[in-house]
Order: sequence, then C-alpha cells, then structure tokens
Amino acid sequence: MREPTYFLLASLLDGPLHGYAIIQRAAELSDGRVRMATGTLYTALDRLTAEGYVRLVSEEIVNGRARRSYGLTESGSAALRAEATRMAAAAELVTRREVRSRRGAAIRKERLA
Amino acid sequence: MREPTYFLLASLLDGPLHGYAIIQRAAELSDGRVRMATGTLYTALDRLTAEGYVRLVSEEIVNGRARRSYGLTESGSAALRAEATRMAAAAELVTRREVRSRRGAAIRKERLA
DNA sequence: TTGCTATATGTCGATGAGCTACTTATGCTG
DNA sequence: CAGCATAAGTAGCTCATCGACATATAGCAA
Repeated sequence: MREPTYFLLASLLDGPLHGYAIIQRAAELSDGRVRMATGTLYTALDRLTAEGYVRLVSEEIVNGRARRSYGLTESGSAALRAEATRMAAAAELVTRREVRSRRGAAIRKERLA
Repeated sequence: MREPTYFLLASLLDGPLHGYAIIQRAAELSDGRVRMATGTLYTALDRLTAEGYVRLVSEEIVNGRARRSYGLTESGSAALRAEATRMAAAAELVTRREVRSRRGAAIRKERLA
C-alpha cells in the first residue's frame, strides 16, 4: 500500500467523507505532506471500492452534481490496521539500529567510510 | 519511498553487501515478506547510486564475473532514517486512533455499519 | 550423468499507482 | 468581475516494481 492510499483510508477513520474532504483530511493528518491530486483520489476511490476497502455510503445531489460520501468497510479498516503494524515494525527496524550505531559510531565509521 | 527500496537501504545498515546478499537480507529483515526480484534489485541499485543514497564500495572478479558490493552513503542513511520517522508517525496515527475506536466501538458501529 | 537447487548478475517488457494537466460548475470575497 | 475555495471528474504520462528470461558456476541427489 502506497502512502496516498494509506492516508486516504486513514482519513475515513472518524467517519465517511466525500472526495474533496478526503483530500483535505489526508493533508491535515500527514501534516501537509500528502497533497493528493484529484486524479489520484478518484481513481483510488474506484479501485478501493472494487477491492472492498471502501464503500459508497451516501449520494446526494448538490447543485445538479452528485456528492458521494465514502466510508471504510470492515476489511478496509483491517487492511489499514495491518499496514500500520507493518509500518511500525519496519520503522522500528531502522530506529532501533540507529541507537546501536550511535553506541558503536567510531568502529562503524571506520568500517563504512 | 516504496517498500523494496526501504528494505534495500535497511539491509545495508550493518555494512556493505553485494546484490544477491541484499535480497536475502531484505527478506530476513522483513520476515520473508519482501522478496525482491532481481529486476527490482539491480535497477534500484543503479537508481539509488545515481541518487547518491548508495555507493559502490568494492568490485572483485569471481568466476570471471564482477561481484559488486554496495554501501550506504551519509545521505542514504539520512534518507532511510527520515523515512523511518515518517513511517512511525503515520503508523502511530492509526494505532493511536484504534484505541479510541475501541472505547467508542458501540457508537461507531452504529454510525458506520 | 542428469537434473535440481543455491549462488550470482543482469536485461526486457508489462503492470499499476500516482501525477500533471485539463474540464466543468457554483459560491464567496475583494 | 477577477480570483479563490469548494467540488467532481477524465486523459495521458511517468516511474518503481514485477515476471520472465538469459547466463554461469558449484554442489548434491537420484
């Protein structure tokens, strides 16, 4: 799972949102780092709906245009949680080792530089 | 940064390795989940070398064929650490919220299901 | 001795998520 | 009335990854 997809799903944790709101929420959650393009968002929503991670929860007509709200499915929130666990483990792998390399900085520098 | 790239860099944390050893180490570090195809590995090594994240540290001829060892550069290990930090933060975002959703599970189910 | 597996490096073409750029439309504000 | 925020979408491209293939040696088992 790539970062935009991850933050898309994460943005739905507090309840369903419509497309534009997802973009804003994802930017908010990622501290402005993930600024999803609409092209990414709407194709991702279609894909994730097909995969069963996301579900269309409401559809209202606003100004003659459909406004669709999407929510996480059980399997979507499970996938998100699994991804979070994997990421935490992968991150720890590096951050833990960093502590080690600080302890043995002199030797390590000699070996690597 | 995609997962294979992340584990490629992480596999070099303990010192330089040659291509095939990187594949094995990445698999080991990821508990067998990241099984890099050789196509991924060698194109990634070229790319990361061009980006200055990885550096050719030795080249010996074994059985009439070059065996090249690659090591992390300063900027490579900095990028890896930065990525680990971002991943930890993104993971925490979901795992933290999961605790909240457990507390309010009943209400949340009503709202979302 | 034949064939499989591990070791080892590499290329080529396809796939697929994401990005850029574009289109359309309303409402609000300076 | 120009421009920005809100809002939804499409088309074509890029780029990392993947699958399949090519090549070569060493070692082991049938």
